[in-house]
Amino acid sequence: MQPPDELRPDELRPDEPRPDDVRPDDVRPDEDEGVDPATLTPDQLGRRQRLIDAAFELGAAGGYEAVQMRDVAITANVALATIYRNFSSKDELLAAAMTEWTDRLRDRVVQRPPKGDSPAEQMIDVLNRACAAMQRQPKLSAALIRALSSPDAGAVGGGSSVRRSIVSMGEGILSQLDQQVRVDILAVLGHVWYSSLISWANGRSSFERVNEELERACHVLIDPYD
Amino acid sequence: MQPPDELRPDELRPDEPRPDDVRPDDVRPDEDEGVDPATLTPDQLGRRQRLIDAAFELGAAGGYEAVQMRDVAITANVALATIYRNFSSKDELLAAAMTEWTDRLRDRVVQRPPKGDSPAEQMIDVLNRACAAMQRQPKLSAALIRALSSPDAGAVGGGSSVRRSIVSMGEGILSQLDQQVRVDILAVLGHVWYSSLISWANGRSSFERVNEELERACHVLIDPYD
DNA sequence: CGATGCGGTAGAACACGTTCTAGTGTTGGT
DNA sequence: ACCAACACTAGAACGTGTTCTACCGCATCG
Repeated sequence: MQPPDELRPDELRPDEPRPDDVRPDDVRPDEDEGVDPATLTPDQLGRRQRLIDAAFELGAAGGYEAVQMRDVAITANVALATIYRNFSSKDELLAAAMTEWTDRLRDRVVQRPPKGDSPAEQMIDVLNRACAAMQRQPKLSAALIRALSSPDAGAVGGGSSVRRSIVSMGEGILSQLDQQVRVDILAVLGHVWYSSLISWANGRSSFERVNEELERACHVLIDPYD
Repeated sequence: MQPPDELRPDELRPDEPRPDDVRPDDVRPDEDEGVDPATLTPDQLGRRQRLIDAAFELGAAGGYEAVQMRDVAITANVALATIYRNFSSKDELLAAAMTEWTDRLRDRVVQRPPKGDSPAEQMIDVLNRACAAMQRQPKLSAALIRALSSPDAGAVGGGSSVRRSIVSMGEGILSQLDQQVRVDILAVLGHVWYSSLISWANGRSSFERVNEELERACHVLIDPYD
């Protein structure tokens, strides 16, 4: 009943629980989620992590609708009501999973230097690699993205975490550009990324389509400034 | 029980039922919606329109969650199951409403010449006007946008209808640009528009924020080509 | 030690989108 | 005129996210 490691997203491992000091500064810590993770007993942290792991497991196997709260409870060996003590909704649970996933993904993507001759090409390379990682767990990725685009207040944290990841992936590549232009370009790219992925997660476009849209956006945005 | 006109979105009136020949060419007509509107009896067309009107009315008053299917049925004087004969889901019903709204809005926005000295300024003006129209019925707009971003297959038609509207609003303004660049810019703008509005509809950002994002995108996209 | 409160558990209950059942016109073909 | 098909209706039923009730164990405080 313990979430087996082979079901973890991609090759991401639950090694270091990651200290809580990486909290984004644009969300009030108290409203980010139902509970402040810093003040939990080890027992509670364990339950919380089991819940996120269960979400990964079920989402990877069957996508968003397979992440059913009753099943999450069973998989995590926890009562249904306990989920709602840790996460205010299904979407917040998935958003927490998304945050974990994104942080790891970004770390891995950033540490390898992007290939490509122009900034646009390098940016495309980085985004393609991120897309490729999602493509390896399509059902899970779709489920997480769907949660991110939910109206649920709890998903806000996940959204800004993703945004930060894009910015931090792009900042190195576009460092030669004017500060303001760089910020603007990355913001627009974030929108294209978000919009394309939502269309994909909702089954309205293919992954190639997502890549095309991102490529197009990188060229039309970056080339004239380069 | 008839949906009163003062509850219609903005100043849009249910005058001409609009011929069906405006169907987008990127959706298979038979999967667009449950029923082909061309082959309906007047009775059926009336019911269909009453349903859309009920969605407008309830959505304008209370947003997405206030558009409850049982209430739609009551408001439109129709049995619950009848809704599902016309629309495959709540989101498809709202998407149909969105299509109606968007088409009218686009017509009104396009017919007034945009003010502004540069293409970017003119584009911003057009988008601002569209935003302002939505702001006049915020709950309704949020409900419609939320339906558009739903995973429901039926909402696809609404999405492409909105995309077409943006393109047709922008094509005149950017006519001096290279064809390919214009297409790319409008596609990227469509993403920014979609992404920003979803964030707004989900309560994650204000309307000013939407305007800022669009403005930023217009400048960073259009100015270097102008 | 006993009280108190908190977080957990099992499971019923609830809300709302969706589907199903059964019955009732209405219509169009023969 | 009759029959078959079909759209509609009323209402029950179902699925899943969320909440509620009742209870239990355990730690902390007096």
